Amino acid sequence: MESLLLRAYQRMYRAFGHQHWWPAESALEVCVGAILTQNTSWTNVELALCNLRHHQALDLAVLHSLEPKQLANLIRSAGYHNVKARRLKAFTSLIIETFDGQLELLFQEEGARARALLLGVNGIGPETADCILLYACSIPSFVVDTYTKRIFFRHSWINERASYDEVKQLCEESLSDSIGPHENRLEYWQDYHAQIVRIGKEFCRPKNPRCEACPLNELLPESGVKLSRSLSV
DNA sequence: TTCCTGCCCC
DNA sequence: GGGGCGGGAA
Repeated sequence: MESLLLRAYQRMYRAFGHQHWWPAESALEVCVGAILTQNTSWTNVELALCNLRHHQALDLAVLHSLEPKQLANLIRSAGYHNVKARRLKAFTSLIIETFDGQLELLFQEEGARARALLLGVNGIGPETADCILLYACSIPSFVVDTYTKRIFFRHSWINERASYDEVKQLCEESLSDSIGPHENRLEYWQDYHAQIVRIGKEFCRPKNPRCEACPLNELLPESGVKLSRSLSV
């Protein structure tokens, strides 16, 4: 499996180049974006981020002070705006109450503790927490998402019902000994997830996957054979 | 119409 | 494990 996941990365990297993720101007923007993009396409999130910035609301204290209704209106384009407004404020509450409003103090926590703190926030689950850790805190924590599971399952690298933590552990253990073409593990894992997203959006789609043109095509269990399991996951 | 880098609550 | 949350783009 080690060489398999490594070879997968090499193929994606060759096809797409370094993705330079996460696209954001600040660590806070990464955190906000990670919450807003839950089950939501990124283009809709960008509209919301743009709107927040335009209202000088891409700021911890401002976000914290806004009325839930006001905040929901600002992020309306991201969908689930009422629940996400609540989640954003739950996140700002953590930073303000635990770290005196200094987001950088979260970055200095030990990885496991930072993750536990994030998971303690209502509305932040494992994927959102790992995105914040990996892309905002610069703490290596592999991100697993629906794309990861779908791609891995279709390639028979995981069981269909594999849990989040199982897939995460598989990736972290498999990729710990190599850093690909990068400087370090952090950059490697950041780019690995970005490449996965690229594959998931452009090739390994829910319906009508484009296996023939996919950079991972040769890593299919039976190369060249069209998978019957093109739906679900 | 479907789909989108989830998560919580029942 | 099932339902609810949701606007925007294809």
